[in-house]
Amino acid sequence: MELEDILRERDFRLTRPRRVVWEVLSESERHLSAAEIAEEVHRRDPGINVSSVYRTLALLAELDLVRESRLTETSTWEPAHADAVIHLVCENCGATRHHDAALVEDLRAEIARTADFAPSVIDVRVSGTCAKCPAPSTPR
Amino acid sequence: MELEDILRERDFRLTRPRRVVWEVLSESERHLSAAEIAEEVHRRDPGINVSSVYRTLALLAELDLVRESRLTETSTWEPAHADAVIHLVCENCGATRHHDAALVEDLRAEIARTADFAPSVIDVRVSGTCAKCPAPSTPR
DNA sequence: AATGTATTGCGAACGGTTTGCAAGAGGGCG
DNA sequence: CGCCCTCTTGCAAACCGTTCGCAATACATT
Ligand SMILES: [Mn+2]
Ligand SMILES: [Mn+2]
Ligand SMILES: [Zn+2]
Ligand SMILES: [Zn+2]
Repeated sequence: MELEDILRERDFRLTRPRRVVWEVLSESERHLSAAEIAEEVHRRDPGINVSSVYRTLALLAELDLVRESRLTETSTWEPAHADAVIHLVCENCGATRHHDAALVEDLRAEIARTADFAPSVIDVRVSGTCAKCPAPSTPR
Repeated sequence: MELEDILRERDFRLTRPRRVVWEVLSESERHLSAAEIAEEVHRRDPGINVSSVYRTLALLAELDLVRESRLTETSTWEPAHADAVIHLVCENCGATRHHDAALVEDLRAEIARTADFAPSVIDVRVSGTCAKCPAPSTPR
């Protein structure tokens, strides 16, 4: 379903900031910070303000179109994806990769079965060292 | 090993702020925000400043004595615990619970084996609805 | 007790995000 | 097609958790 339809369905207007922010996000291969998004948005339309970027991100997250990650002190954003796609964050170079871990769904089932808790979103963040970076001197 | 020994071992001094912050953390049953820690610390010694609380938290994290969680926009802190102790955060009442999920170690092994990445810390955050709260109207 | 240095308290700065408000634009309806 | 109502925006100021610089303090060693 198109962005326009999803918005209309909930009585939101399709505006220029919303369209451009969504385009930037969906064309990107990686997580983007609000500043990076604003920068690229501004490149495509200098008239669009940072606060509209923030407001749009909040809306798109509400609509489950984008996923916000709090991997470090500043949030990053990307089009929503399944929980089984987890994040590997290199402690050395900072790169964030995706990794598909089917075990996440087993984990969900196990929680639902034994934890007296109804899980919705599961966020798995793995820090460590990526292949391109040297192993840390004091491995854990 | 005592806090004092761990500090000495690395040539850090055992100071009043460090002792009180550590006491507050280790006596608490739950995750505390820096503000909550500062409040309780201040109750025990009004002379201790917030910035010392922050500096101490950073140091204790460095020493792997405490774990910082970025579950929401503000960080929370608690004595360090194993990765297999995961966090269940209720979307309704905000309560954070611990749940022991042995599958986390399977996940670690799977990543190490297939992802070309050396995992150190694995952080699993599950949002959902706790037993005390009504199920959401639109369950996922 | 005196000394040298790590650490603190304080207040100001920082940086990402949010907010209030008047101006502007989406889109339903005539 | 153009009007009008309302939602949305741009802007600038406020916010808020956290960090920083610096002179004063207090550990720990002698
Ligand atoms: Mn992702
Ligand atoms: Mn915990
Ligand atoms: Zn790396
Ligand atoms: Zn609850």
